[in-house]
Amino acid sequence: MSSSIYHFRSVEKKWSEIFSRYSISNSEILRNRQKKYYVLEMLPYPSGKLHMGHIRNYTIGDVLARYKKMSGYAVIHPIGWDSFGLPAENAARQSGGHPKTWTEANIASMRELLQVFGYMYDWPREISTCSENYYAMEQKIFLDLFDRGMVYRKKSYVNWDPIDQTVLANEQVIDGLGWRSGAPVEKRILDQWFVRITAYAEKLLSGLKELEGKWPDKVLKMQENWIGRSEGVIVNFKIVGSNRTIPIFTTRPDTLFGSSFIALSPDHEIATELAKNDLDAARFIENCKKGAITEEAFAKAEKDGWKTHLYAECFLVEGKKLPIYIANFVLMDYGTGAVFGCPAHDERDFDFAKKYNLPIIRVIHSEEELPYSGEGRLINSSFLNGLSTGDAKIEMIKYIEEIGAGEGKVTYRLRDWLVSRQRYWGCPIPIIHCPSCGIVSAKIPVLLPEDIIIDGIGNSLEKHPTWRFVKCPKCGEEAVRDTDTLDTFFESSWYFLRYLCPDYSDPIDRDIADAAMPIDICIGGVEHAVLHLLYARFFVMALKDMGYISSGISFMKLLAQGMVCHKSYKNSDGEWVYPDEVRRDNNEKFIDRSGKEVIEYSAEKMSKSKKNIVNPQVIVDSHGVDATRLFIVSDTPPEKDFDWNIDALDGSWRFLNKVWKTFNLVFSELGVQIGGSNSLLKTTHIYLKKISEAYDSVALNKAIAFVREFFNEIEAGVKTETNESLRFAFKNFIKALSPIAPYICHEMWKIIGETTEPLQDTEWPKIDERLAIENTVTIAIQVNGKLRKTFEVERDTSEPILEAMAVTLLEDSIQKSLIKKIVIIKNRVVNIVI
RNA sequence: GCGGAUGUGGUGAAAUUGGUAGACACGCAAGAUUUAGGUUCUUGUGACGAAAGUUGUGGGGGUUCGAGUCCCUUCAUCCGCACCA
Repeated sequence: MSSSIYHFRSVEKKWSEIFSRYSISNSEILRNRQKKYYVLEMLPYPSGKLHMGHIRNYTIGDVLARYKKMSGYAVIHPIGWDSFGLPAENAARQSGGHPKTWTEANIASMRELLQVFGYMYDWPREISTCSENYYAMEQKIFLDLFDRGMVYRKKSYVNWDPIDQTVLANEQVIDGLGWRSGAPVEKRILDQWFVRITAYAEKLLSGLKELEGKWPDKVLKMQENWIGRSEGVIVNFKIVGSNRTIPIFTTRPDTLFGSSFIALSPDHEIATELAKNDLDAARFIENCKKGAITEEAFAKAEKDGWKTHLYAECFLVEGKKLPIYIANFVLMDYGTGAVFGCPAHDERDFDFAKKYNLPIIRVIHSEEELPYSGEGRLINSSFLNGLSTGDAKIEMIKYIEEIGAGEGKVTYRLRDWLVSRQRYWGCPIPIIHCPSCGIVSAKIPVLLPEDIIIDGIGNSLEKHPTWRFVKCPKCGEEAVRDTDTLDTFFESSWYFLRYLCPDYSDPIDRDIADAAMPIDICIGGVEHAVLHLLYARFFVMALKDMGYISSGISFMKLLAQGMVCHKSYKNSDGEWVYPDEVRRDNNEKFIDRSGKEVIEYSAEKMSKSKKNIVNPQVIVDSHGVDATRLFIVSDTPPEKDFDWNIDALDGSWRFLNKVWKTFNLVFSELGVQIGGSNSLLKTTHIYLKKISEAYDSVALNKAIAFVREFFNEIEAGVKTETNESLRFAFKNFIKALSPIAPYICHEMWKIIGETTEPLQDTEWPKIDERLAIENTVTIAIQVNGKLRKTFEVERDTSEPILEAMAVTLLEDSIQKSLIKKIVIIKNRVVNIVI
C-alpha cells in the first residue's frame, strides 16, 4: 500500500515546466474572437515576495483560465509587473544599489514561484512597466493626450513634505505627517500635470449602468460617489457698490429666500485680494490652512469665519444685503469656492449663523426642528410659496435664467487627475520647457538615465548633471526637460492592452485589441475599486476616442476577491509572534517558543507588522501546490474574506491522497471486478452538470463541494460498479478536478495513457442533459407547512397520484374529513392543510 | 453625519431563487484495524429530549397552504466616503 502514497514533489517538478509553456498566438485570438476569454488578474507590484493574497488571486484566475480552455475558449491569460514606484527607490537608497537591479531581481524570484504554482500564464506576453519598451509607448499615449488638450499644466495645492522635498499623494499623508519623514505636511501651490479625466465624468458615470450585475454593487456605488454628479445652478451675486459678481454654485436654489450670508473659501481670489491689505484677513486665512489635515478632523472642525466689509445684493428681495464672510468650511475645489448660507436648511450654515448671530429664516414647512434639510412645501418665499422643494428648484432656476442672474449647471466631485510626481523611478514626462516656445513635446523615447544618485531627498532627475539640458526641438535653443515622472497608476491604466501586443511598434495593435477586448473577468482586491478601476475605464474610453481601439468598453465581470486573514498572536512582552511559533501548553494556554504566554487575536488581514503571515513557499514545501490551490479556493466564496486554517489545509492534502489511492485501485491492472452496476454513468452526468454550472458562475467553493461529492459517489461505487463504469466516472472526475489541482490530474491522465498533451487541451466533457437528471425524486409531505414524512417517487409523477400517496401515508394520523385543502408542487411537496 | 453591505451549527459554508434548512468540508465524540512517512475505515454530530417529539436561519411583526428567501420594523458587525454647498 505504501506505493500508493502520492509523492507530490516529483510530480509537481515534472509538470511545472510544461505548464509554463502555455501560449496563445495573436492569429489564434483573431480566429476565435467569437469564443475568446480574457481573464485578467491585476498585475502585481514586484515587492520581492508573493503573499497568500496573490496566491488566492492567481489561483482563482488560473482555475477559470483552465476551465475555459478545456471548454474550448481561446484563453488570454497574461501576467506582468507594475514595476515603477517608490519602494524600489527606497530599497535602492538603503542598499546603495539601483532601483532597476532590485526590481529585476524581485521579478525573477516571483516569476519562479508563479511557475511553481503551475499557473497557466502566457509568458511570452509578460510585460514589465519599467521596461523601455513599455514606458516609451506610454509616452506616446501621453503626448497624444497632450496634443488633444487632455493633459495640461495647472498650479494647484499639493501635499508637500519639507524634509523629503517632494509632493506626497493623499494616501501618503498620515494624520497630517509625511509617512516617511514624519514631518508636518504643508499645502503648497505647485505647477503640476493633470489629466482631464473630468471631461469623461458623464461617460464614466453612464458606463456604470452597463456594469450593473457584472460588477459588485459596492464598487459601482463607490465609483458613482467618487464621480459625484450634482445638478444645480450657478448664481452670480453682485457685490454692493462694485461691478464685480461672485459666482456661487448651489443644488438648493429652492432655499434662496432663506439666505442670510455668503461665505468664501480661504483660497478664493477675493479672499486673497482682501488679505493683501488686511492683516486680520491674512491671519485668518493662514490659520485655516494650519488646522486639521485629515479629512475627518477637517470635517469635524468648528465652523469659523471672518467677516469682510463686503456685502452682496440679494437679487430676490429689493434692498436685502448679504454679509460676505471668509469661512473655513468652504472648499475651493468644489463648485465655485463660494456658497450662500441658508441656516434654516443646512446644518453647517445653521452652526455658522448661530455663532455669528445671522438671521435664520425657515422657507420649507416641516414639523421637524431646524436645521431641516428634507423635502416639504415652500413658505416665506414669494412666488415659490406652496411649491414642493422639487418644483421650487425648477421654478427658481427658470427665474434666475430669465433675469440673467445665472444658469443651470451640473457639477462633479471628480477632480482632474494629478499625474506628476517628483520621483526618479517612473516614466519620464516627455516634455521640454523652452524659454521661447514654452511647453514642447519631446522626441520620444525619453529614457531614464541610469547613472543616478538616490539619496531620498528630492527628485534625482532634477539633480542629474546633464540629463535635463537639451535643445528645444522647435527652435533649437537651450531648453530643459520636465523632470517629473508619471504617477504609477498611469502604467496600470492600460497594461491589459499592451499584453496583447507586447513587442508592437505602436502602443496598441488595434486589430488584436479589438478581438481580445473587453476583458471577460478581472480579478483583484477591492482596494482598487475606485482609483485604478476608474483610471483604467477612463483610459479605454480616451484611447477609443484617439483611435487606438474601436470600443470604449473595458471590463465585463469584476471579481473583487476577499482578503486572506489569519489570527494574530502577541506575547506577554507585547511582541507579535508568528503563528507557527505558537504552541499550547499542558494547561491549554497558548505559549510562544520561549514559554511566554500568548494572547490570540481574531483573524484579520495578513500583514508583516502583526506577523500573522504564512509564506506560500513554506506551504508548498509541506503540502504541495495542488493541496494549496485546492485549499485556497475551497469553502469560502472568492469574494469573501478567507480565514487561514491549517486543519482545513491538511484536509485538502488528505483528499488528494485519497484520490490517488482510489485512482490506483480503479486503474490497477486487474481492475476491481466486484460489482455489476452501471449507475455511475448517470451520476457522472449529474455531477458534471452541477460542477460546470458552479465554475461558470465562479462559485469555486461550490464547484469543489460537488467535485468531492462526485468523488464520494465513485468511492462508494468501488464495491458495486463494473470496471468500465468506474473508469468512465473516474476519468471525468479527473477532468472536473484538473482546473483546481492540475498537477495530480495531469499525472493520473498521463498514467492511464489518455494523452501526453496537457489536460488543458482536452475538451471539457460533454453533458448529456437527459442523463443529468435524477429519475426519482423525494417528495416531502407537510401538514400545515410542517414536514411530516417523505417518500420516493418517479420524476414527474402526476399530482393526483402524489396526493393519493401522501394521504395514504398519513392515514393513521390524519382523518380525511379534516382536510381543508391540499397544495401540490410537482416533484417537491404535498402540503395538507387541516 | 452620509452611503453600501452582511447576520444560518463549535468553524468555513450550502439551499434548485417562495417548497424537506445545514449539502460539501473542518472540528469534535465513540468504535474498528495495530497504524511507519502527515494513518485509514465505520458511525454519530443544530439545540432540547431516554424516546415519540418540540424547537431552530440576529430580535420583533406581517404576507402566504408554506418564509433563511418577500414586506415593515429593530439591533449588531464590517466596509467605503466624509464640511461636495
